[in-house]
This record gives sequence, C-alpha cells and structure tokens, in this order.
Amino acid sequence: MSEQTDQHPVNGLDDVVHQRVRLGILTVAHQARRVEFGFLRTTLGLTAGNLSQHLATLEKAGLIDIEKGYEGKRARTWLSLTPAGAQALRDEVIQLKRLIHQIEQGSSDPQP
Amino acid sequence: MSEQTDQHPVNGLDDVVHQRVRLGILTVAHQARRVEFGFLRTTLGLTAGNLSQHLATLEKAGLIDIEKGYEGKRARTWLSLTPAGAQALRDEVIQLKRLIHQIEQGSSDPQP
DNA sequence: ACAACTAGTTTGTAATGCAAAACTGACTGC
DNA sequence: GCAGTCAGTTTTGCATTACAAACTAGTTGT
Repeated sequence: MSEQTDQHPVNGLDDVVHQRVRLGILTVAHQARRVEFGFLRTTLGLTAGNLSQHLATLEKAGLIDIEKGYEGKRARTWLSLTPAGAQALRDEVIQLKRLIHQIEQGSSDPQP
Repeated sequence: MSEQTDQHPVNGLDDVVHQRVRLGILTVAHQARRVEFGFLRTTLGLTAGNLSQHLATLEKAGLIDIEKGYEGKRARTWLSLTPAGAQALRDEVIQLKRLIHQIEQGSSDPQP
C-alpha cells in the first residue's frame, strides 16, 4: 500500500466528481444549498436529458439528494448536496490545489 | 454572445485537458520539460496501451510533441509540451482557480 | 374538451475511456 | 538463428458519456 501508486495528485481524483459537468453541478449545489433543475440547466448550458442523467449518476453515488414537489402548480425538482457530496467536493478541491501547486512550482518532487 | 452561456467556470474547461489522466500527463510534462514514457506510466499508474492512446490524443490536439530514439541500445519515447500545450495547461489552472474560489466563497454570484 | 406549453424522463446512437490481448521491432542470450 | 525480453502500438470488448428526439404527466388557453 505504500507502493508508488497514487502519489500523483490526479490519482486522488474521483472520476464521478472530477467530470466537468458534474463538478459544475456540485459546485452550484454547494453554493446554493438547494438548486432548481431549471436553474442548473441554464447555468451550465445543458440539455434537460443530459442533466437528468448526471443527476442520476450523482444520486446513485450518494452525493446529492433529489426532491420533487410543486411551486404553485408547476412541478419542480430540487437537489442538494448530501454530507458525502460536500466531503467529496472538499476532497476534489484538496487534490486540485495540490495539482495546481505542482504545476506552479515547475518542479517540487526530486526525481530518482 | 453575451448570453448566459459559459459564465460558469466549468464551461471554460477543455475536455481534452481536463480529463483526469491527460491532466496528469500535462502536469508531469510541464514539470520536467521532457518525460520518458515509462516514467509517466509508473507515475500515473497506467497500462501502456492506455497511456499510448492518451498521448495520441494529446499529440493530435497539438499539446505535446513525441520524440522517439535510443538510450544506449534501448528504444525510448519522450514527450514534451508544445507552446500550445503549456498555454492550455495555464488556461485549465485559471479556470480551476475560479472554480475553487467559487466553492470556497460559499456564494459569490448574486442570484436573480 | 383539445391543442399547446412546461418540466423532466426515457431511449437510441455515437464518442470516449479503460484493461487485456495480440502484434511489431529491436535487442539479448544460448 | 531462434526463443525470450523490452518498449511501445494496435485491436478488441465493454462500460460510461453526451446529445437529440421521442415520450410522459400535469397546466394553461380557447
């Protein structure tokens, strides 16, 4: 386990979280705590079908909760981060910072 | 063009660069300026086939150059960032920083 | 009551990502 | 000279993704 796997920051990134669109969804959800489907759709410039599937992926991974209800007579879908989702986003940020640090250092690791 | 497309940081990310493995390749290449295939392979924990295909993608996108030659009698492949590759990595970092900033703010954009 | 609209899901298709296996080409014994 | 390695490429098969188009369900207009 202390092999030389996973020493590089990108190996600490979870593909479910790192994927461009889902990273956007989690970011918006983190900022707002409860987001409308339609708001996400326009903010991120997605088709409804594409967004619907990404939400299913995130829900299945336990990173978001989905709530369905009505706003007046209009059907609405809201989503919010679960604690696991908030943690996953924090972890992603930690790894991204490590990565950015490495890029900006030019070279930090000594090479054997 | 001043529509509300692309205002979110994730919409400024290029999928060729943002992809986990390729981001790792570009980062290592940036640090070392000239990297051996085998070094990347072990550093990022990839199969040779997978790495070979990602390098082809990056080369086709003009982000890296690939050099083949010999080290003693042993065949070696090296790669290095092109100017476009270095720029693409800088752009990725800029967008990631914007994203991290948004996440850490809690909320920076006023919502209409 | 029926056409049109809103909000979102399901479905079908093409592209991408990955590991494993088969394949090259060049060197290394024996 | 021919079996075995080394360094990497190409092919194969499968899961995931992105997108559009068709579909469902409820709402509004006439």
